[in-house]
Amino acid sequence: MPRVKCPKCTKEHHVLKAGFIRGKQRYLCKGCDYHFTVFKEKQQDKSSRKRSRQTTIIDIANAIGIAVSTVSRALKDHPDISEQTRQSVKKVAAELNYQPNTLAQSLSKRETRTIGVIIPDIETHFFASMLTGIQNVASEAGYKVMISQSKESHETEVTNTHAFMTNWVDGLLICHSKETKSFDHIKLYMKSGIPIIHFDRVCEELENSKVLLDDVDGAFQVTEHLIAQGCKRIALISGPAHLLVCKKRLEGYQKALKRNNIPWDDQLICHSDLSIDSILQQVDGILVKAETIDAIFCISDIGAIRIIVHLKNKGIKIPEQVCVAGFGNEPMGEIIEPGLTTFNLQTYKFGETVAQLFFEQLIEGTDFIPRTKIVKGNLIIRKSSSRPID
Amino acid sequence: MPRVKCPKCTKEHHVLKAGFIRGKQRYLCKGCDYHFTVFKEKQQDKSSRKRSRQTTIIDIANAIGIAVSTVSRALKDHPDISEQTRQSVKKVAAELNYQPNTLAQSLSKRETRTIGVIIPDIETHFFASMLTGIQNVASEAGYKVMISQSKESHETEVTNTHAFMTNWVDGLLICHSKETKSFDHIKLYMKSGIPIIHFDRVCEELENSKVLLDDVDGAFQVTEHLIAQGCKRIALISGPAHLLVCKKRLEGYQKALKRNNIPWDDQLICHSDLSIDSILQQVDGILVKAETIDAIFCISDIGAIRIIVHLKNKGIKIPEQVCVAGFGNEPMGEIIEPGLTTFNLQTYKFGETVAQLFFEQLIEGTDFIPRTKIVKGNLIIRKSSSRPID
DNA sequence: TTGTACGCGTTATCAC
DNA sequence: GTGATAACGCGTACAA
Repeated sequence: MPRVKCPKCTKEHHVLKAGFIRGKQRYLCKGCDYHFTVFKEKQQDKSSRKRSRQTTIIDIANAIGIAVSTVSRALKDHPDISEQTRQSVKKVAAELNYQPNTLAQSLSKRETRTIGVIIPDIETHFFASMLTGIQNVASEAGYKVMISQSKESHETEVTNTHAFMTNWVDGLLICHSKETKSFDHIKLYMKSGIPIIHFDRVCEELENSKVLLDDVDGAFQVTEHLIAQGCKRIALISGPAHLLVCKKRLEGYQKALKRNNIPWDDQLICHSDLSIDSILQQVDGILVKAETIDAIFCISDIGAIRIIVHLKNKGIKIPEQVCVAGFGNEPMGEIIEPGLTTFNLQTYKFGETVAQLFFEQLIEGTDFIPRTKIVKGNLIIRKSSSRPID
Repeated sequence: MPRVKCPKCTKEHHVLKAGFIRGKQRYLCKGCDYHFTVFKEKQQDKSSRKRSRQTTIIDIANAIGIAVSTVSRALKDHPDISEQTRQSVKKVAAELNYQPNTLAQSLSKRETRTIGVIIPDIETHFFASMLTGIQNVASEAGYKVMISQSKESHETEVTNTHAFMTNWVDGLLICHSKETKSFDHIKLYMKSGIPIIHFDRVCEELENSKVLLDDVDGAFQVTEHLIAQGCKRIALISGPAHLLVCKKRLEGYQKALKRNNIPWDDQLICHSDLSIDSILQQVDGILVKAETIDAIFCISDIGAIRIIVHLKNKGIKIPEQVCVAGFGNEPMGEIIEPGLTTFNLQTYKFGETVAQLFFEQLIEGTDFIPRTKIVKGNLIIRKSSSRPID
């Protein structure tokens, strides 16, 4: 009961709320049947910048003259509520253009139905595309997706992680920045009870669920294909050595060499920082160091594409002199000439898988078992590695 | 005062809250100096799926033995609080790993410090890139960004708009889907008091703030350049006629023709739906209808790039037989051969401008004056339109 | 300087 | 079936 005294009979225990008038609470004294509003002016102008008042379930309740709890139940089709009240509540709700307040719902239910996604860079087609997969699965389940990009900075990754957690996301899907070597920011929230899924660039030491690309097999297939074209000295342009992805792709490369009895040469392995400059620098280096190379396998399509341009500018013929292959099937690879041989990653499906794994863990509850999924890909052979049959 | 009776003296008005014991509220009866907790067991297991309990300011208050309001003020460096309490509060907060609950803050302050962005497609480089601009400006101001893509569907655009509003975003930045012709979903929220900024594909009938690309001048520059190369029959591959962007670019095209006294030919104007298939279909159509064309100006880079590939497959020489130009400076245009002449849009700056306009309106409050900003671009000339000097 | 009490909008748990 | 009311976590006007 509101702490309001009736200005007529001055009694407090007879006063009832009775709707809103011009944004102010209107009261009714049961004892003397006297309608009034509170007189004290709350400064309304100060909140002019803020959102104008939305209609709430309280408004609906007051309008009809029933309790808020009834309104709440009626709106969500609770079986206890009679058909009649349900109808009238919904009618009034529509009339007043009622929009439920998600914030209040989240606070009360202790869940936001929001999942946070952290990716290194949204401008990379791979991430943009997989986001679509995530969003589709999420929105089908009635979940929203918040996206943030670390721009490959460990610091922003950490900041974003905290931001998501203070915003009570119901789950975190993360692909670490290439700088990231410490995982304290993840460990901190491991016991928060929400599912944390790593994808692509994962962390080995953490016992979380993971979704991985088919890195080993992909690199294996690409290398095998290059060997099949007659290449024997295949340079590998990789990324930072500490990244698991790089290790895996190196592993696939190595596996293919072994299987085909091609001798291993340390000189052929280059570690870039995945930036274009660094990649081209490595290429130039290898052209000097080991000029007899007959193929370049770059761990990223974007790199491979720039390598093609670079080699063409140098007058090196592709694929006659040097075959080039990438990884990831970026759309550009289809446009460039010669077309880039690459490994297609099914980005959309990858995103879907990540989201699905999240929901699986959500259903299993706090005691889910972390597991790893791998999304298969397929080799795409284009001209950059298709040597004319002798 | 809690509605709890002391189990000893059975009086209600002497009971005070006195800290937490194992997650339960502990009470103290002032009258008989008797400590107790409420006995009824709340089932704790049911919420196992939900987020585990975070430490709140109440916990801090109880730990130190001060009021929550003091804690609240101490944490946000309110000048009223003594240095000593401030210190101890912050110390305990750190010890308990306190994270403020953004939800509760938002609910209480009636602002979420979140801005919603709706774009047609995140996989388009233009949008991905401008998002970075938006996010940088936003995060600098302490705002989060929520992104959703309509995937060019009017229906999802409407759904997403509602979702953002029920989530109480503090602002809405929107680029409409190409399907969108009705703007009721925007009008509905025009009086909600939050700034709504349109960008790129805007709506003429709405009196909102807008950020536009330099469409007229851009198309003018491109067309002028083509004319300078000696082209006289320039085909324009445009998008849906109802889109303002298309109208504007057509206007620029027209302006350039007029200035150079080149006769207008309706046959040269094609409206696609901006999909690749539709664009190439229009190109084929025009090659038949008006085979004498000497240039193609496609309103989108992605289209122009596919046109280049298409023409090359047909054995048409670029730029000798037909010059090609695009609009937008997508990264691919630099890679393709011949390099694509295009109009650079400064996507990053564009995003920044959109976000800045939002903040300007936020500061101005409810009675801001809608205004329009235009972000300039610049012509980039590449081989696809560089005819050898006769 | 610090504490009390209420509002924010909704859900859940009682009691009737 | 429906109503009253306590959470949910935080901010704050007002009281002390």
